[in-house]
Amino acid sequence: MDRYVVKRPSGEAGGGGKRPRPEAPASGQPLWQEIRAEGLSCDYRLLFSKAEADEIFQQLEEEVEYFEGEMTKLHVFGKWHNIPRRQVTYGDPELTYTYSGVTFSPKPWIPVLNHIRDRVTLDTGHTFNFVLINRYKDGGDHIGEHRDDERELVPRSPIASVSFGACRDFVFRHCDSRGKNATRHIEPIKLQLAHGSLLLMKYPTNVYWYHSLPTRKRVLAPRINLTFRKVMTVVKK
DNA sequence: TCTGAGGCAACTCT
DNA sequence: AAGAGTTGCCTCAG
Repeated sequence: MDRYVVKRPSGEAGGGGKRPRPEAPASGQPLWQEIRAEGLSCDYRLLFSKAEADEIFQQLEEEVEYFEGEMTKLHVFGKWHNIPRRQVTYGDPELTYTYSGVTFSPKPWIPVLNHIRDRVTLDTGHTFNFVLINRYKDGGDHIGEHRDDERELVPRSPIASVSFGACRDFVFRHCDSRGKNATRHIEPIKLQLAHGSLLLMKYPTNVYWYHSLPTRKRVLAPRINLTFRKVMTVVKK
C-alpha cells in the first residue's frame, strides 16, 4: 500500500539544537520533503531546532488565550457538541473569519506568534494575516475529517501548518474515496507532524483532499498546531 | 485495547 | 428554492 510517512531526520533526534540547521544536511536528507498525489501538493520540513521549538512551545502555553464559553461549542446537524480540542484565532485587526456560521474577530497578534509567522514567511516567501490555533491536550483530543473553507482566503494562497509538542498522525483522504459511496479507490496519505515542523499545504490540496487528526490513545502530551492563512479583506454586504 | 469504518443526527447557505 | 455540504459521537468488527 502507498503510505507517505514523514519522519524526523535522524540527525535531529535528541540533538542539542545549538547550531542552525544547515541548508544541505550531511545526512543527505533534503531540506523540504515534497508530498505529491493527484490534486495534492504539500511541502514538509523541520522549521525550528528542538531548542527553539521547546522555547516556543513553552511560550505558547504561557501566552495564548483560547476561546471560552459559547465559542468552545459547535452546532451541527441540530446538535451541540463540545469541540474536542481548544481553539483561538489571532490576526490583523478588522479581519473576520466565519466558522460553522459564526463570525469571529481574531485577537491581536502577540510577539511569539509574530515570531513564528515571520519565520514561516522567511522560509516560504508567503505572507499571512491570520492564524487559527488548535491545542490538543492529549491523544484523545482530535479533529474530524474536513476541508478548510477557502472562500474567505486569498485564492490559491497556501496554508502553513506549524506544529509544537507531541508528534501526531495526520491523515489526508481524497474526496472521491470517502465513505460508502466512494467512486474511486485512492489511498489515504498519512503523515507525522513533528515538534517544530512546518507543513505547507498548497493549492489545490484543499479542493480535493480532506484532512483529520485522529485520536491516538497512547499520546499523553499536548500538541499545539498553528495554521497561518491569508484571509481576504473584502467588505461583505 | 485500540483503531478505523459506517451510520446517524437537522439546518444553513448558495 | 432545491440541494449540497456538514462535525462529532457511537457502535462494531478485526
